[in-house]
Amino acid sequence: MNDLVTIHEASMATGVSAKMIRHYESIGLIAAPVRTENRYRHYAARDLHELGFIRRARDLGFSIDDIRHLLALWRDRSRSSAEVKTIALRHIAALEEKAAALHAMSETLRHLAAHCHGDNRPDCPILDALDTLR
Amino acid sequence: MNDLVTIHEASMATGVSAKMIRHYESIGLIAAPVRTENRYRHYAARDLHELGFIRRARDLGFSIDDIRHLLALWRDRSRSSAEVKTIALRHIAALEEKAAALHAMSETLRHLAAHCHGDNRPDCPILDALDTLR
DNA sequence: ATATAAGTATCCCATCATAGGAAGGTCAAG
DNA sequence: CTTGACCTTCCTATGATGGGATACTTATAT
Repeated sequence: MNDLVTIHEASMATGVSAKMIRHYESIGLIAAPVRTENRYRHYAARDLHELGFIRRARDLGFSIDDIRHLLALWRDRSRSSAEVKTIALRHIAALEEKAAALHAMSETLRHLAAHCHGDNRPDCPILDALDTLR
Repeated sequence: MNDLVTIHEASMATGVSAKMIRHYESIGLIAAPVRTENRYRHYAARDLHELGFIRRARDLGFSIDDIRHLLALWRDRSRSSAEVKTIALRHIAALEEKAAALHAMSETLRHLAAHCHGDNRPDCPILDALDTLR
């Protein structure tokens, strides 16, 4: 059962950088791992599992605070799925809102760019719009 | 021609906070305005015009570096519109990429949430997915 | 005239998630 | 025994913005 790995190996195995693993420990997102007598951190399978969880949640855009919450629920076998779903739905709404805002900016610019010659002449609807948009 | 206004009035007129106006000056995005003998900044119509330009560009999601570039082109009456269009097209692509990434996260979560009861039972496809996504 | 409120100045600190780097310790292979 | 690949902690930076402290000036209201 000596499946303890160094921070570098944990990083390779989970896709979380060593820097971030230490950071997550410093902010209390993960527990401090065991240390060998030379003060090196060593991670067990369970730790790697948690780091994988965190990375996947980050990949889905969850904030560290959300992940803290999700991790607590994940560890709690008697949790209700309702709370998890609430967090997820709130996050979905936030993601969609941001995506829509970016898309709206993009569309505005796309229309302006469509009417910009993009040649050597100075006339430019894009700059004109920034001059007096709306 | 005494249409000089205080930083607060400039803020109200342009929608850029006084904090940010000072910040833009400190990073050299805008020129330092004239000061009265009490060291208060005073802005002329041309300054307000530039601040408005900056705010509109920010509203379209341009970075400060992009805006620095756009401002230089805007001030240059002999600029070519090609360069402006290049910046805009690059920005459009970046906006769309980010929007797509957010949307993809949202869709993944939406599918997971659709199969989550959201009741008092602990079973939760969302946590299961974070456990071993893909 | 004077007290109070509002505006201005500069400076420092915080956010959020992540990365870079310095300085020094430890270990394994050449 | 050196070299290089790790490890440690601590400090700094990012990008755009806001908050706050402290001190000064100006404008309003009693």
